[in-house]
Amino acid sequence: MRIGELAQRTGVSERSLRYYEQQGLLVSGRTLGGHRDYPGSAVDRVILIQELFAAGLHSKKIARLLPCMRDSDGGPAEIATPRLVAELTEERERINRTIADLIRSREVLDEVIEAAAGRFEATASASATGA
Amino acid sequence: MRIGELAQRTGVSERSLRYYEQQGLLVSGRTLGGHRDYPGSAVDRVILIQELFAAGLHSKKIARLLPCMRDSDGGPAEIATPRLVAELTEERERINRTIADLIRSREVLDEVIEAAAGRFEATASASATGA
DNA sequence: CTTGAATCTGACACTGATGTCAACTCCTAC
DNA sequence: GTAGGAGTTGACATCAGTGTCAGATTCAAG
Repeated sequence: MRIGELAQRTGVSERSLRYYEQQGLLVSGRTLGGHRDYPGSAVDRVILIQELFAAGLHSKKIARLLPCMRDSDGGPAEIATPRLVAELTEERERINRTIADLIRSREVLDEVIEAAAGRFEATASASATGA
Repeated sequence: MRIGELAQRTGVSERSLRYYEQQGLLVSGRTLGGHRDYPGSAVDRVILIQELFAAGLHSKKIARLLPCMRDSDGGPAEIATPRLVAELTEERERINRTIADLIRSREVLDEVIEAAAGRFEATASASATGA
């Protein structure tokens, strides 16, 4: 498929897809005229990349991680080097800290939301009773 | 306390503390000479701000959120407006999505880490047996 | 006082993924 | 073939929090 279709199917902009390729995260064939041509597996790949970006990994680390994945492109998965494993373990800990932080922040939001909900309930109640 | 001590106790740079004040997230008294003077409660406040930043909230939203919290400065907590509640609910959903995404990404990392661990175990085992 | 550490303000740089625009080229349906 | 939509590269902008530097001022201790 071409870049427009991949963008549409993944929800990722064409700009970003070209950026991923530039960063070595995504490989594409080319037509005779130079247009990118992606295999169907690119959809999953792009979604995975987005997830890893959202998890706070930088492109360089993702570029080193992807070849070590099973179904990256059907080829044999490389084995992560000890250095990479150490970094990924660190990322893993960071992700754990981030999750814990997100849960705390969510509780903070819930407090404020529920306090307001209680107040509005009271207001609605007062209005309902004609007060 | 002064800014240096607050920075040390929170692990947040002085630069960031001044930025927080500029964004209306943090209030400080001033000495006669103009130096910032923080109450002890500023420590918790700064940590809270950092958590909310880490959760992906922007300073403007945090600035509107903070007055609605119970122990923000000991003063009475304001009630969040419906508009703010709607925004915070949206943030809450975003946080939930982010958590789900982080868990997925963590699983990806685990796969790669464990695959390598298995291989190294095999290698270590082979080494141990003198192979 | 004086001296050195701490703080002040203001300005500019950076990061890293993404948006956007320009000028050009390719592809496809007529 | 040709028109117009889609794709190409390259460059510059953006965001938002933070780093960093310069030059001036304040604080605290001798």
